[in-house]
Amino acid sequence: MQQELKSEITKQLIIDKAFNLFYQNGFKTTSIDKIMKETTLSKGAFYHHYKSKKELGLEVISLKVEKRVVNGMIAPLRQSGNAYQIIKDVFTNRLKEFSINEKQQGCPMNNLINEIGNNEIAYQNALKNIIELWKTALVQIIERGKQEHTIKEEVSSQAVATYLISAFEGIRGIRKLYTNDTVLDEYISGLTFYLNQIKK
Amino acid sequence: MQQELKSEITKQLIIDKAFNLFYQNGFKTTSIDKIMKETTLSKGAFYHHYKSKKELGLEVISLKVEKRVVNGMIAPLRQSGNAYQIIKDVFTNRLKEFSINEKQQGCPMNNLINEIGNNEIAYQNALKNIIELWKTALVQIIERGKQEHTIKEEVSSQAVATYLISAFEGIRGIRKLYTNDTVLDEYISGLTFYLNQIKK
DNA sequence: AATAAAAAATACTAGTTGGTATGTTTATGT
DNA sequence: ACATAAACATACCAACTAGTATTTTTTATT
Repeated sequence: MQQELKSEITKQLIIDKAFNLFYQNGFKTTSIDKIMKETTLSKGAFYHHYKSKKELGLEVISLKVEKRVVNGMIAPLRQSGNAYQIIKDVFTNRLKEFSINEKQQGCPMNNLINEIGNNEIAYQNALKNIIELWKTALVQIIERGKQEHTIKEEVSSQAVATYLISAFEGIRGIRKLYTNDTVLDEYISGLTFYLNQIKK
Repeated sequence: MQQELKSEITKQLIIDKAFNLFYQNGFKTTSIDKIMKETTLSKGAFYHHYKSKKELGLEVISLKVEKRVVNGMIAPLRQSGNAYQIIKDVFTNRLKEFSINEKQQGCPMNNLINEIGNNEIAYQNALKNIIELWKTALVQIIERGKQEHTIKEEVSSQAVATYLISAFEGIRGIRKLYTNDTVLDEYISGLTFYLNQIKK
């Protein structure tokens, strides 16, 4: 029982360090050696718990990356109150919450989508799953907004959800190229304008 | 004179093959060996023309990647006619033009932004330059639209330009995860709705 | 205390990486 | 035609890569 726990702790340690290194230096350029150096464990320990780098990558996506998106962008949508206002707040507040590092490094999910989203079907599906979770949650609150008469009935919930996610992920990438927040402010201004269109 | 031309031809060959490999397999995982195998020239030839992979990368960005964006998204904006309609057409037509491969592989610029946009300042600036070109061209046509009364005066041209670019690049990444165009259709629907807001 | 199995360490592949050193071939200017 | 330099080829390097084989250490079961 204690052994099982130890195994779980070690795996979590590996996943945590791996996520950080993937985020800071990219997936492909992060080697198992570098990850295990961070954990102060050996390579033998890694291959005892994981059969390949790919298996680790998938766990990082489904545990760490997904959790980040859920905590930052999905869970906050499940609030009571004005649906329109919640959407607006979640999208703008999240951006303003980001640390300097998070602005420079972009979105972990988006980085992975663009770095390895076309290589492996397994990565593709794991990442797609996160996008689908996000989209579903957004569609849900937009529909709620329509019922509660804060959002226009004639808008396509799917279309708005997709457009919101696209623009958010897009700006997270573009911001990496800059050293100040001008481009983020412009995005927020553009977003506000957009949301005004769906407001009832 | 003949020598200079030969050198130029060889460099172009290297750049072309490099761009294709970067696009299909990513920047980091494309080695000089792989590139030179494509050209049927030797590694010695490469290092005669380029001092490093970084130097090649920068040339690929400023020549091939930039040209792609200019041809596909910037030059078409410089048409006479209804500014609002031109913007709408350029954004939607470009998406529909893409081949299956281009949909699967995403946007070469966006891939690079997210793969190496945070590593090297040199890459950052080369990529930022393309974004700035695009933004400037968009701002220009939006301003024109305001003057010609096809676009509302009260919208911020900068904000709209940034939001349009963000969403476009974002969807190019997200599309990589799917095997059909549903998500692209939703994007176009969301875009159309957005543009309707700036229409006068 | 003895046995077995899990957890982790050590040592090792074979292949790849960016880059260099040193050649050979081809063009050019005199 | 000859010296010079550019264009390209060959052979190499040290560092790094994912993964394996083998041994040691720790934990659990009897």
